Amino acid sequence: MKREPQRVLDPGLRNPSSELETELITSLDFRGPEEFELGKENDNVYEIENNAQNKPLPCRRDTRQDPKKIRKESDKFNQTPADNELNRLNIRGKIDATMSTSRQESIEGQQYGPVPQRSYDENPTQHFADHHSKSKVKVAPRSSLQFKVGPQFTRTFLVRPIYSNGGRLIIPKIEGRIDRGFEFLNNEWIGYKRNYFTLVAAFQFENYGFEEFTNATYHTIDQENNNLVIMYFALRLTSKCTEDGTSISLVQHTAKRDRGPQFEPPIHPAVPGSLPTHQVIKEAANIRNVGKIQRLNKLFYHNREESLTMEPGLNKYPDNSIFKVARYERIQFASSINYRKPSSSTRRFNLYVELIACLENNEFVTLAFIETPPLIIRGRSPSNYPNTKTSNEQASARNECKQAKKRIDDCSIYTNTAESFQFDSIDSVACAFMSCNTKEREDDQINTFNHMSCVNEYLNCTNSSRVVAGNISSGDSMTYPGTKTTKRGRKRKETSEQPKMKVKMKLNPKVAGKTKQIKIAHAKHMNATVDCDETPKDSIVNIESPIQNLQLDSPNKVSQGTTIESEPNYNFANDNYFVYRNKLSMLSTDSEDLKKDPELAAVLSYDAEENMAPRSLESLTLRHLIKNNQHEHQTVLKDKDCYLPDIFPNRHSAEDSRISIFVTNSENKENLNPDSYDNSKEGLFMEHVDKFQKAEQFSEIQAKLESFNNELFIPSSSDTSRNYLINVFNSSPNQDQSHSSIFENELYNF
DNA sequence: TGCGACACAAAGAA
DNA sequence: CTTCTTTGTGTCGC
Repeated sequence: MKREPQRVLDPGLRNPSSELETELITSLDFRGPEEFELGKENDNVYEIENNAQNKPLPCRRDTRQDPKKIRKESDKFNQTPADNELNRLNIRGKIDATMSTSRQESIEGQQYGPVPQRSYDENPTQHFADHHSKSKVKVAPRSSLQFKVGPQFTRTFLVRPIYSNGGRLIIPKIEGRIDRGFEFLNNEWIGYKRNYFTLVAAFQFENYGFEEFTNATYHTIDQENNNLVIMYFALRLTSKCTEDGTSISLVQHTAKRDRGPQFEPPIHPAVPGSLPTHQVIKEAANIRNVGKIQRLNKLFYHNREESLTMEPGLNKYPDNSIFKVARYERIQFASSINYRKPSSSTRRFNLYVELIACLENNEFVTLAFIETPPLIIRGRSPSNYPNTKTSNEQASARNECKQAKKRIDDCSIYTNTAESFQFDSIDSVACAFMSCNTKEREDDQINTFNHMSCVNEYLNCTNSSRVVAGNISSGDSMTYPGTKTTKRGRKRKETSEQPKMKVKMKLNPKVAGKTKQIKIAHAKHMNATVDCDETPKDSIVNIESPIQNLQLDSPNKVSQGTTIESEPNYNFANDNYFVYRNKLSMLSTDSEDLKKDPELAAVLSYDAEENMAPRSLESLTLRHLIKNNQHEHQTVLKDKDCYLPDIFPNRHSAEDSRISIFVTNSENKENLNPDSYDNSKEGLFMEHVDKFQKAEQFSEIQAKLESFNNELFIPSSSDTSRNYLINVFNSSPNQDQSHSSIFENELYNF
């Protein structure tokens, strides 16, 4: 199966450790046209196809052919019947000699245009071993098992004839393969709307070497038999609805996904080439090593320097890259597609790889195409994913939440075990503050603050309770309109409205008895190191970096990816301690203070040049605060459990950092005493207390908060911190277990 | 409801 | 081994 020419490697070379390397070495050894001779090498290709059809799998489309529809489809490809007749005969002799095509179909094809050959040849090789299970098995996102060969394309259908300048009829053959994103379940090819698929395509000309290709010019003809000069050939990926033939948009992402651009799969100007193996595509995904990329490019791109630019077959190609293989990675169906018909039956889609020609007027015309069998694209409905609740169960859970919330509102003492409930009143607290702050804020550069700090401050002021704090999800955190979207942050939806804020209480049953990753980002350049005791295996590691006290280091080098084993019923409420760490503050990066600090100014300048968001959270603020023992505005950390200074943007390691690590466990509660945290310098909130107290809702909210009888649980609502129940300590001194433990256990059972 | 946005976490790349 | 990247998919809220 493997396309592996017998070739002696340079004795200086080690044996290739992967098929990718083999292919790269092979590719380097090839010289010019030899690679494209339809001789030995490509015979192998045909051999593969012949083998592949020994066990054709059934396909619905086989039995549902509709000549009228097919005629219509062919019209769309600008079919000229006479051309097609001619070409089909050629193709049949050369390419499809071994394919099982009925004669009748062939005649129809000659008369009306190409009849898509619907006998999709399922390749009964190892690649398909995974496809025969009845239900989808969950595979890790980066697992190499995500790569699997998808449905086979049809043979090549000709739409227009191609002639060389010698008047010779050229027969193209398109190859395509789906390498990721589709599986064969219950006799159907299934893809997921949210997941990427990968497709590669290439074309060759029958009996036509690469040298011949480059030495010729080409033309096709229009309906009136006028010659149309072909400037260059290209490959294009498109999709249509199987049922009605409507065009379906595809989108391509970069590896950055949400943070990067989205675009339609581009048209790739291409010269003849052959398809790399599935294994090569698999191993070539996401490589970053420059040398590897360069070697790989030899597989995918035509090297112009190696051929004379004035060769007639090549000199009209555009200046940018010419592809030997069109590789489409990270393709998805547009999010707007309807995967159901109004009748609620499932729509199906076909993918097409078209060989197209760019004419002198810069228009593209389709010369030939290959097509997948009908594909089912599963939408985002949880029912399409294993281990998800049905909509009934979800509705029931929602109902449960509502009831829980009501019970909380009705009770002065908190006894519930709700999964999730909401404090509208705290919303109001935050909104009220927000409103005051927005009206009267003087510094437009202040763009973030944490409304939880309002709550904290309020509670601190009134002594009614102590909230260990929490943060709010980035989606809910305040970003004033006009805040720039930057490299560092995710794209933010533009809106003229103030985001609404909510504080949600949420217990995460997944936490109990599970492991958790600690994430520490950007740790560097701190002042002193103190080793803590070796971390026992069954203990909990908390990471603390109160502003004044970044001083401990772990011998275990905790870093992102460090996994903490918890006791079976342990809950991560102890991660409350993180909250103190999270109560770091930030400065407006335009503040005068910051500008006066040369070191920080340098970092800011770097960020500005790189169009990055001010790195206030990661480094500037903390550093500055430590240095000057002051700060202006509060914010929260998001997405990471711990941010520590990263003064310079180069790589760093935990060794460089001085991370405060506490080893504690559920009995070691004193470590979690909020009193151990000096928050006397937190925030400028106190300056705003007056405004805050003027807020309309204030007294109402105050009453509501007090009605909780100092047993207020306010968890963080950031997804990271959502896992941590935000507890009020000392509220239930006689309890063996913290409230959170009870919740956790009951939820887990639930 | 379906979708945009954000988040988590697990495996790959270096 | 550590650090950083990529990507399937869980989740919230509109």
